[in-house]
Amino acid sequence: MKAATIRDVAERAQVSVASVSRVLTGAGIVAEPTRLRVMEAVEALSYVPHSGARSLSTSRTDTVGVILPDLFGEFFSELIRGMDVAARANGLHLIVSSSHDDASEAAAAIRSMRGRVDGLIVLSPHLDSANLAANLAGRLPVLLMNGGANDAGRPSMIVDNIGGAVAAVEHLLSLGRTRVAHIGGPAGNQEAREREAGYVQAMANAGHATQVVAGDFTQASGHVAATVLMAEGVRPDAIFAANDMMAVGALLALQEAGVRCPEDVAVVGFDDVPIAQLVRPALTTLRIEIAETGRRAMDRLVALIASSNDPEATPDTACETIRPRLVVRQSCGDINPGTAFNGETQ
Amino acid sequence: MKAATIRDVAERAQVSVASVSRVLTGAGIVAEPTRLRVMEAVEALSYVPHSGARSLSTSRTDTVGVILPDLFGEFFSELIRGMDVAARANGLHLIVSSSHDDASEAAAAIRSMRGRVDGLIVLSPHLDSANLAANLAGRLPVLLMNGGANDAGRPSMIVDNIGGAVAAVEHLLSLGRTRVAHIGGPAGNQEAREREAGYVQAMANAGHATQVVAGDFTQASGHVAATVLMAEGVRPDAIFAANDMMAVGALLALQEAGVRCPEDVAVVGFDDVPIAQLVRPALTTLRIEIAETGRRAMDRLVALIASSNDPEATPDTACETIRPRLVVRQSCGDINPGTAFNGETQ
DNA sequence: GTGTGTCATGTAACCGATTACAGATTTTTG
DNA sequence: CAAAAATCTGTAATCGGTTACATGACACAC
Repeated sequence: MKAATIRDVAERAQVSVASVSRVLTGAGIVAEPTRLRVMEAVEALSYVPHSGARSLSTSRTDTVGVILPDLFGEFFSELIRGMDVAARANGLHLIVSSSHDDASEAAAAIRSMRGRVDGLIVLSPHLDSANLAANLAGRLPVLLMNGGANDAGRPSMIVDNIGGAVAAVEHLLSLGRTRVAHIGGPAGNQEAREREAGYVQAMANAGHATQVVAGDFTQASGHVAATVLMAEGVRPDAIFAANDMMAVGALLALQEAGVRCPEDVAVVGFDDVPIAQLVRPALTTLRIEIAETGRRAMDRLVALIASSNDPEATPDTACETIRPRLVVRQSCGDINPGTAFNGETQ
Repeated sequence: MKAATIRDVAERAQVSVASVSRVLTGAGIVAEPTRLRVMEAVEALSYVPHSGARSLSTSRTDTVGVILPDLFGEFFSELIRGMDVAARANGLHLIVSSSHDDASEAAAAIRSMRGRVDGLIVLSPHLDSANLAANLAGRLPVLLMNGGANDAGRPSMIVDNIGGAVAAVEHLLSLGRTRVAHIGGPAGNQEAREREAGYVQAMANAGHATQVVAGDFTQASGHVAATVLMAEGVRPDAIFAANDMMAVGALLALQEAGVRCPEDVAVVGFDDVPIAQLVRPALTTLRIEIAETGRRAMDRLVALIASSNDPEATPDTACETIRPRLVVRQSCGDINPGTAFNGETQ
């Protein structure tokens, strides 16, 4: 019992394969009675066009790929959700490939996707893979979300990490904190680098000294970093962590060390992952609308694909910026006590 | 500048397309010098076989699909991660389709995947979609993870929700709690139903009365439910929630109501999502090794696909059971105070 | 030298769709 | 009423691989 082909359908409906194809693709014109006969046959045989054959003759796959790094957590599921919604709205399927520790693995993933996708979204925190992506993908439309500034002339989306970091630090300073320390992200990570730069810039603007402890974006590293900071001679009165997970680790470390938050030390994170509003005190952070970002990225890729088929189109080389928004909760000790968990929109 | 085809490669390497194909697929024999010439040409032209054409002649796609419901949170990203690892290890690509609120949307997703995947993993909490899946997928190998018992004769994986719930309740009872209340999941959800059944069973075994408040798996509903429970005439001394998010909502509600946890009311959740070990008190829960489950599911599907091509093979109709493991933390008031966040593995 | 077996390679028929083009029918128009 | 236009349908080439089978080259035995 093999699957039905377009010829089986044509035979049953007493028409040619061309008419069946016209009915199925919606292109060309078919008389209504013919259309109905074809539909009936399709139904009866529960026929589904062979996507490989279709892609062979149309040279489209109606599929897009997403390359993700090996990161854990809700960030990526949210992002994929947003992308999936936009993809389906555009009649596209989504191939995902995650768990790419290094640039060479990511490159292999990109290579293996060639020929089976119409376009690619690449999230890569690895500095050099932007170039790799460019080389490997050939003429395939690619949207970069590697959080780097090194995407010149290539369609991309980046988060305004510097602006976000500046906003975080300035908010802390406006609350009267002066000794703001920073827990940085992993070395070589572009986003972490920018968040630190924003911190340094804002502190310098205000004429304050900086104090940085390195972390690696994990909660455990935030815990260690905060413990180190609490042991310093001059204890900071605020901590700005490069992401929420480290901020959460810091919160727990403060708690264990008997340091009150926000009274003694205020804490601010970055990303607004869902955990941020669940910890106590609830975490002040910079919100990135993750699912919405995913949706926008996909829409952008769809446009890229469309224009890549149109020689008239002016190439899209824009670098779109996502601006994180400061969400004030309890952990920064704002006068306004922050919002309780269930008062927030989800 | 179109992409190179196998004929371009053959021409450059001065061989026939058959030899190129033999080199690329590894089937058949080719002399070493020929092999090298072909490889050189492939490299030079950065040739990648057209997957559609290949799938047309081999009638394989080397792609599998995953249908997910519209659920949020870390559960699904973990699951996909596990599946992706196993898929890549087997040389397969992964098409995901999420955000299916109801059975008809899930059915549409399944239909649109037909012909472009070699197999399907369907996660569907909708009771009737098991049948839909069966009907729509035709002869496509399908692994169900719909958490229902209605998968008779069809390969599937389910969580032992009843066993888990019984373990949770019995642990609470062993600690001396007697008035254990339950916060249930959404109506119509099979897993929620089973967890409630386990709760009822364990309470009945011990000769205790039951007390159930309905929730919908969201944190907000857990908050509401716990608030309701605290207003009861006879206040429960323990709450078993059907999932972690509701348990977290309950924890916060208790806190707001000035009820001490675990002293006054112990709380146990289900799933062991990462948040569980971050809240305070850390949440006792039933751990499901999510990524590992995803990996196993994918391996199982791979086996299914292999045996579907082999008429000799005995059909796999087993229903594999995932047994959740009780993880004791602070929220249940065990004598042993539970584990601090950074003492845990992961 | 002829026959036989092995190994390496090439030729050409498929796989299942799309679609340009041609042909057949009907409708409109002069 | 004939010619032209519009509408509908069918034939067959094409996309880029895989692979059964044919072919050719060579070694060895008699």
